[in-house]
Amino acid sequence: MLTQAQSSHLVHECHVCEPRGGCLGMVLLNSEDAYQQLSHAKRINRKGEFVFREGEDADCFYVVRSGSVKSYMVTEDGEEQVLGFYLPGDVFGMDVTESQHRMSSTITLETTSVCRFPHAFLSAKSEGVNLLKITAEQMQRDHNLVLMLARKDADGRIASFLDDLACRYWSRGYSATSFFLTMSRQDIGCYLGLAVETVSRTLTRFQECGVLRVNRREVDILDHDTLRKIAGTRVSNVSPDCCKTVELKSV
Amino acid sequence: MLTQAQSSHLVHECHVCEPRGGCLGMVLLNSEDAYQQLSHAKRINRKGEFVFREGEDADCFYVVRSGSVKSYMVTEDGEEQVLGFYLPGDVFGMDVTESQHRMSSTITLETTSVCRFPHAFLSAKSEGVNLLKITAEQMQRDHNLVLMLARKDADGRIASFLDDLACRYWSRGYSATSFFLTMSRQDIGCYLGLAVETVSRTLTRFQECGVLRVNRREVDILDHDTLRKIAGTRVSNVSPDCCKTVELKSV
DNA sequence: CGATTCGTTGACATGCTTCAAACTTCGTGG
DNA sequence: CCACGAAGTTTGAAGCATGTCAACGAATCG
Repeated sequence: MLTQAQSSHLVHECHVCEPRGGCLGMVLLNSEDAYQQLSHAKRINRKGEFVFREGEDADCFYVVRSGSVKSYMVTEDGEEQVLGFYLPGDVFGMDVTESQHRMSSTITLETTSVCRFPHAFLSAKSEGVNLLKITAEQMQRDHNLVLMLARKDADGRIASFLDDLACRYWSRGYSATSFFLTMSRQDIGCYLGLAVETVSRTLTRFQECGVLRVNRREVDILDHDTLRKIAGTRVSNVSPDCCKTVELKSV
Repeated sequence: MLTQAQSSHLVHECHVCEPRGGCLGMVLLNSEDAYQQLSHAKRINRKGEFVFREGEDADCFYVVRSGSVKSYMVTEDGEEQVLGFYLPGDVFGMDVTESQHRMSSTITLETTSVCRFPHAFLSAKSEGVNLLKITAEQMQRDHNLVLMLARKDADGRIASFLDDLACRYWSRGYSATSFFLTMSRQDIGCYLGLAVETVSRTLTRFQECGVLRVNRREVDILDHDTLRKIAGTRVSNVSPDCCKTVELKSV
């Protein structure tokens, strides 16, 4: 298992966080003490395990160290609404109610290790500035999802979704053109407000158009330019220049 | 104008904030000094004026004192996406980018006065706990909107929208059964991801069913129970017991 | 190796958008 | 104060995208 390797070199373990603006542990925590405690707080989960459930007491938030998770809520009639997918380096578990309970559940999509950041460990200095930076990212995510759901058709949503994933993988040093989907079609549909069949059909159609190649959960983006055009409108700041290079590559 | 009356009694002016958990000025600011400065920071805007625009530098957030505002983003192709409506006591302007720029624009829907809360005035103590409480409300809002857009049809969205408004008016001491819409059909459609025509048609149909009476922007909810049923699933914590009394009234 | 979950494809129904037009309200300038 | 134009609202008709229902193939798991 990875546990052995991970517990040896603290600093090196944080390479996944660096592309996201430096290791959060170093940024948010002021004392070496706290950082030590933090390093012991990481957990490894197998696929399908809860990191936390809606309604539970919340005294921390998390960073994905490896693997991926999905955040979702369950409606009164048992329907699931996926709120987001989180990749290595992403912060999740920020959505806490006023009474410090979880607003949503988070479950692992594959074998995943996460880093716990107890609220109590936050240094006073970091709370104001940096906490806002983290919430900013979450709000931008939410706004982007709202924009997709309200204004885009199925093609636009799927294209946006894939483009977003590609950008996020790219920003972490992975390939932006070839990656695996860690979530099911069901999850994607739940996230984008589409039926599973629509997700499947749309992906097939994209493949027929030569925009991408898809086999089960394996995706290769062949024409990122066109994908972007289909995706249409993005929220201004959401994707900085991350995929501009990719765009140029395909020109 | 109201300016004269408003600048005289600081404490009494805050009655609009109290139903929302106490005047934010008293809660967030530690010094009397800061509170004095704050009181001078309120602004009155006429209908259709910007409180702030997307991309501007952000050094504060706001509370609606009277009137109402809408928050929205503009997509690359000029389309507008409304992100929320804010009533007296509501906090807005929390969605700030990492670089401290506005993520969205906010414009008044009627003659409106707002209270400025400069970030610099926040006391160190209040930043951690209370700031999170405020962001929690914002995130709950966002999640609820996502849920509506992803899972509900036009009827459900409109019903939810009206129910939400009714609850929020009720929590502020206004009638939950009779109120004015401060926003246009266009705005409602922009918010709920529906065409204006659909909004209009749905309202008309609700009236024909005897659920409500609507005349231009005047709304009377006749059968809140049925409205709730149509609205369907709500996010768990979003509406506490606020409208339970209303429910019972119509039983 | 069977059972179950996941993904794909087809046919059909329908809810919403789009386009078009009429009416009302409101603001502005004559 | 009235007239006019612009904006907001309502209603109808038609087209289409997406959901629903159903069936099948493929991969995964115990």
